[in-house]
Amino acid sequence: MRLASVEGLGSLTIGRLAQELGISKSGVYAHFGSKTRLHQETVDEARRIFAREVLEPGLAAPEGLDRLESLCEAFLSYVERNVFPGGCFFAQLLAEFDAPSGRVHDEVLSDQQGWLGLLEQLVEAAVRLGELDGRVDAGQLAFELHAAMDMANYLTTLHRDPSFIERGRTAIRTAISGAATDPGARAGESPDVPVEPAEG
Amino acid sequence: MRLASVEGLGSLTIGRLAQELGISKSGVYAHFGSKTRLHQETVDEARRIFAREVLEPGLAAPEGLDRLESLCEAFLSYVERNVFPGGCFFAQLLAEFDAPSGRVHDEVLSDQQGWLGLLEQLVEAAVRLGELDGRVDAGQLAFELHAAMDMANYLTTLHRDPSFIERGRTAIRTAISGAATDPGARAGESPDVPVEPAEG
DNA sequence: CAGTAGATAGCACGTACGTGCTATATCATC
DNA sequence: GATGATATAGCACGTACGTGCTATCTACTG
Repeated sequence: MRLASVEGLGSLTIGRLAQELGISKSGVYAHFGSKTRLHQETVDEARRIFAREVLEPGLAAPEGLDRLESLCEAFLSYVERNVFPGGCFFAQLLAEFDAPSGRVHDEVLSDQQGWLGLLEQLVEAAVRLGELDGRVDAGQLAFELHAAMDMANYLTTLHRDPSFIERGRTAIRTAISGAATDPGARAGESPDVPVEPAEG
Repeated sequence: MRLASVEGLGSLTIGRLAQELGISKSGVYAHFGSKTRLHQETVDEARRIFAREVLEPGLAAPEGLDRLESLCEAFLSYVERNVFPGGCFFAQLLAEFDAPSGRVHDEVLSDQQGWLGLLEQLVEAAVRLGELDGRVDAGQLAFELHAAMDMANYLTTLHRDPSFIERGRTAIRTAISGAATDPGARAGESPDVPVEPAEG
């Protein structure tokens, strides 16, 4: 997973893994039986880790705006804590398998839809609870939150500069507070205009 | 470029290209002399096309908010028009070469910084002209615009559904109008809460 | 028609890969 | 200490790749 998150599943070959581990190709091969299964099990394990590190803690918060913010923060924290050294494992996979072919592509695509759908659901729940304005387009807000998180992951891993995580946090706050009912009702919210404490 | 934008530079091999063209490997090889040069010239040509299709028309607008919006729209249009069949060529490259090694990585990284820096400059110009609130953090707004455009490109090419371009447009409008001075001064702006005309 | 530059083919070589096979270690359990 | 499972090594095969070489074919120029 570490190798794949940095260099992509394409670089996760039997030979490369053997070399990395200092054993023979046969030694690796015997454990998986095929390259496909190596990839499959790697992705499955990464999914388990994502569930443990992001979904579980993120969805533990009470329903509504809390849960939405909690999930976003859980994702950013997961990137910030370098759970995978190459940033979000699935962002890497998605970019690598965006061409429409193969089983990995299909799975990753449905994961992506699931993630975006989850965000949308949480937005809708917050709307139902009256914490977000009823006029908000849930799909649109989910898009914007996803964009902020993805770009934070992207730039952080690309430039090895965790300060982009903070950009993501700010963008999420701005997007949510722009859609909140009665701005200012919740304490500690940022104003409409994104003003940073201080640059750098 | 078409092949690389869809499947990545890694799939753009001498042999694959020869097969795609229906000629021998030697036939392709003689034109470039090495795989490295094939890649180099492919990226260079893509850069020229990006300049012609995005930068040139985008920066033609008068300085200030007009130019900022024009550049964002030029990018979305470039994705929408399928200038490259695999979406934005450089988004693909960036994802593929995010691991820190090699010449392509370095070039692509500096392209990325240039793009983000350009957006930031345009925001600052709009601030100077009084069209955006002086309290906006230019880097932050550039981040959010970039995020919206990138996600639009991403989801559009992944799901082959151009409706995500419209999500991007809306996100850009929201971000900019949230940072504008005297909201409503410019005609045709959307309100603070993102309300879509109708879903789907 | 002769000459020449450019494009392409064919062939050979070394490398890395996935995969199947057999042989040998290592180690827990009886 | 014998048994058996597990892990690993070694070897062979076919495929795809980049690269260098020579030969041929095409098309333009004189």
